[in-house]
Parts: sequence; C-alpha cells; structure tokens
Amino acid sequence: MQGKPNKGKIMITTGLEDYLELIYNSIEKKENIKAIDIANKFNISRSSVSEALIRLADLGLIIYNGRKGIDITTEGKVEAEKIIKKHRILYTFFNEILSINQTISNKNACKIEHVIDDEVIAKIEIFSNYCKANSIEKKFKETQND
Amino acid sequence: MQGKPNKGKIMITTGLEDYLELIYNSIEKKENIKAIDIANKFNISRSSVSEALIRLADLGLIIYNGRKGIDITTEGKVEAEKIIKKHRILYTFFNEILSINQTISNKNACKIEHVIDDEVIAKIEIFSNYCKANSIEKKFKETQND
DNA sequence: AATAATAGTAAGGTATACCTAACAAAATGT
DNA sequence: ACATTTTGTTAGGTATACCTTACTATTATT
Repeated sequence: MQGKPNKGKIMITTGLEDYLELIYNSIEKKENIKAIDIANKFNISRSSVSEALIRLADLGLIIYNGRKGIDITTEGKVEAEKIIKKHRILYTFFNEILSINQTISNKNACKIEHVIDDEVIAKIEIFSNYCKANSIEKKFKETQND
Repeated sequence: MQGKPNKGKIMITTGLEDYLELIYNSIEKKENIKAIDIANKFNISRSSVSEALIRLADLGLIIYNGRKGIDITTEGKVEAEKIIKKHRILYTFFNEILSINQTISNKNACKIEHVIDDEVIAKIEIFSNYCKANSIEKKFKETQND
C-alpha cells in the first residue's frame, strides 16, 4: 500500500523528495550543502542521510562524492522544480486565499506536495489566481472576522 | 522520516486508515465485510489484510474474530468518521469548486485526507461553503470554458 | 605538526508494509 | 455426507526508512 514507488516514472519517495528539495534550494542560494545539514534539518541520523544520498545518486538526481560535496543533476533540478512548484502553489492557496498562518501553510504544503496530482495542482493555481484577480480572498477574509 | 506514527495520539498509518474507512462504510451499509473484501478492494494479499486487521484490533479500533466477522468499536467509528469527513470536504472542493472529475477528485482526496491538518480542512470546508453561497464556483467555471 | 573535533561510512538492528507458499478450517455444491 | 472451493493464518522473505555504535578520514585548533 505504501512506500511502493509508483509505476514507471522516476518517482522517488516522500523522504527523498524532501532531501532533494533542500539540496536544490541550497544550491540555488549558492550554499555549500553537506550531508550533516540534511541530517540536522530533518532530524535524522548522518548514516540515514548517507544512504539517502547514495539512493538519490543512483537515481541520477544528484552527484554525490562524500566530503567533496553534493551537486544536483539536470534531471534532479527538473524533479526538484516540480516539487517546489507544487509547494509554492499549495502554500499560496493556504496562506493567501484561506488565510492560514505561514507555519501551518508550510507544513501542510510539505506533506501534500508529495501526493497531489498535477491536474489538481494546476487547477488550484488557476483558481488562486482567479480569486486574487477578483479579490475573493479579501471578501472571504471579511466574513471570517465577524 | 516516514511511516513513523505521529506523537501521542492514536495515529494510524495511511494503509490502516484506508482499511478502517472501508470497514466503517461497509458496516454503515449493513454489509458483512470480510478480510478478503479488503484484500480485493486494495489489491493486497489476504495475509497482509490478516496482519492489518490484527493491528487495527490491537489499536482498539475494530473487533476481529477471523471468520466470525469484523466489527468496529466506538473509538474506531470516531476515527473513521474523522477521516471520512476529511475525504468528503476534499472531494467536494475538488469536484464542485475546482470542477475536477469524480475519479481524480476521489483519488486525490484519498491521499490527502491522511496528511492534512484539521485546521486546514476546517478552512477548506468554510471556504467551499462561501464559494457556493456566492456562486463563485459557477463564475470560475465559466472562465475555464473560454 | 600534533591533537581534538567534525563529518561520513559500515555493520548490524528495528519496525512497517507488503509478498508467496503451504496449510487448516469453514462454507458451499452436488 | 463428501468433495471442492473459499477464506484466513502461519512461516518465511523482500524492500524501505529509519536507528545506534564503532570506525575512519578529514578539518580545525592550538
């Protein structure tokens, strides 16, 4: 039922997706991400990260050379960007349309981004834009205060 | 990272939640659900269901006596109802507000219901009602056809 | 340069969620 | 009633995602 990576596609698990996301973001910020940073961020052991990085490298998503550093491949970037885009769309919907605080919006986006289908995400994005274009989120927020 | 049941609460895993949901719905419909029905529904083996039912019974959510039948406890009902409510709210939002077809709406509700927080679900419910009360979903749908 | 601290790996362990194969008990068909 | 099929259980196996402990290699401190 679980853990079974989906069909043919690359399809990595929730955990690996999270680690890849962090690697991508760090590299974008020109930060030199190391295995231990991932361990600290997600509160998992160094050895678990070690294994996970080897897996991501096996999947062709990163280039990993131990202490020499972690780099992301083109394919890895594409995957990471997909996840980050989902995250951003969900976060925006929760925070800006539903007026849910940043922490909860982020936490829920983090979990849902791994399971939601592209079609649904696409619709949420369009709908969020529609709401903003028509100030629906403002009108909705007003009904919430009374 | 994964599979780790959350904090103190009852907290069962995605798979167990799905099975409990089916058990609850079958009992509501006065159907006599058996282990094999669960196996067929979720495409898993009889032995996996056997284990899962023992686990649900250990958690106090069902009463399981092999061939003698599956029954749900009060606590199990409460848990199942929570999940089913989340499912319903998500399904309605996807299908009626975003105009996503029933199959995709259902599939995504099935996955998200296990990870979304109560606060977010509550807001989605209120927002869906607000949309319907103001025919926002109809106006949105019109912009989609052009 | 020598020592101490940090970072990564390896080995071995746990728990979960599946699986198949073999078996036993119960339900069903004739 | 007897044979067949169905259903559930057991035993043993796989893969994942964690863990701890011990070890090694590198980096920093003095």
